[in-house]
Amino acid sequence: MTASLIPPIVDFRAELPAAQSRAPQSGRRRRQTDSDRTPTQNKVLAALPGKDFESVVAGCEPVTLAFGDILYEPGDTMRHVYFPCDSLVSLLTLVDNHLALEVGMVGREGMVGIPLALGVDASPFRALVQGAGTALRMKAATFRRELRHSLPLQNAINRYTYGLMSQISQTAACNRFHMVPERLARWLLMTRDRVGSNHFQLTQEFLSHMLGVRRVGVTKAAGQLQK
Amino acid sequence: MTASLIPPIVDFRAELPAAQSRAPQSGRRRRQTDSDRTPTQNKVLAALPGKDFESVVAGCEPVTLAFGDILYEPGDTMRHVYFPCDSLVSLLTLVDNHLALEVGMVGREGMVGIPLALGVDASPFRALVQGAGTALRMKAATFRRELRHSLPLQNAINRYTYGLMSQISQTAACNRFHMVPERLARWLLMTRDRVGSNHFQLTQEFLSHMLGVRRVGVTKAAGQLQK
DNA sequence: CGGGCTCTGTACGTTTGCGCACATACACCG
DNA sequence: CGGTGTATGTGCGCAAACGTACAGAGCCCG
Repeated sequence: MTASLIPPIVDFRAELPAAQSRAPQSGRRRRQTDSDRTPTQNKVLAALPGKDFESVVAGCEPVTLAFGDILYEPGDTMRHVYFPCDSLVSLLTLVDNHLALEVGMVGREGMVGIPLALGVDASPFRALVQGAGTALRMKAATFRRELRHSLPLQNAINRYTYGLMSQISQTAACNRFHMVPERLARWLLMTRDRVGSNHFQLTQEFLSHMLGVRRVGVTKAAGQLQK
Repeated sequence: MTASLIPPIVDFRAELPAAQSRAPQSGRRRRQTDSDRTPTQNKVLAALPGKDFESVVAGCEPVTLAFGDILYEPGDTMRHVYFPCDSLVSLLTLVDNHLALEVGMVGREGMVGIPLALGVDASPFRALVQGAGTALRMKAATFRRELRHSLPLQNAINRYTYGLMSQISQTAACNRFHMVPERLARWLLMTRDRVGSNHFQLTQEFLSHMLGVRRVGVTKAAGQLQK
């Protein structure tokens, strides 16, 4: 086995199997058929009517997220929310203070910092930037004010909260019932859907932390997926 | 091994080990030090100020939930929300349409039907009555109206939604990293906390479905917990 | 060019849990 | 009283994943 399925820069265009683990958030369009008023690919924001959209975006500042950045640790007070534009953020829960498991992924279809919308400051997760890119960032206080004043924003966030809960639950069940190769495939598909590209950086070490398995397990699973 | 840890009617008073898997929702009082205005032990409702409380409770009807009742199936349109008083409801996600895994438990500290508060009708879970008892039930339309009119209710529900998300995530991580005996112990502790009693009905078969393991696995784990 | 570093592939023995089959215990009922 | 059904305990072989250790591949840099 010389050519790896998952080198640091991946192209797995060809060998995507018929996804058996349904990706809960899929079934959406990933193309850049966004509204054209402002350079924002974030779907939550894009769904807002003009007036609310302007107001919310005005309260944001664009930021660049680098691979490996940690936006929150569990227990941290969240000072911002993030609307990913072309970045990708993983939500991890920690157990025993060192083992981590990815429970959710947030791409341009969502927002990082949902608890702030629920009136809670403390993050339950670690939020780790898994795909470098841009995002719109908004201060917590500003966000709360915008949320109070914009019913469409409330609705959009609520909708997304529901989706995130479903995703977390699905992931949990998937982790319990599926084998490592299937989980790996699911992860790759979900990631591709969110970054809209077949190329993204990752290492087996990184993947093993996301899936909660040994690095070696990823190696073998990747081999099996090659078929 | 003659005396089982988990006969149909359980009393595991004595042998609770120092809980290593923290139960996310614990740290609350389970005593019936409720407000005395109306016979409602539900904590979400109990947290409301008098005016809102009266209004919400007025929109509810008391119902009795029997062990095994299914409140929703995944995909069902949710017609009611439930505020458990002394009942206990499990939230299960289904995978491949027959395997089920418990991702959350709702007792008197919460509400069943959170998605309705998020503006979504379809249930992502199966909601299964796991502890018989009473609950206050409210029609979906009524609930939405009450929610619109009561900021305290919104806040309480939001708070609980956060807690439920945390719980689901913790459960997911626990399922991944802990062995069956530890998961069993965690489950027993969480259940006890929610029903406020050391006695509750269950079978190994039932437990195996909650934990997503074989029935025999539960037998062995129970044996090990006996020490 | 030769070290150090990271990432990847392979191997070995052990543990956990699965699938299955079967034996026992107990309750209910005609 | 014997039959049927449900719940529980046990045994055996197997597959998946774990912990650990180590060897090659590629890269950066002095």
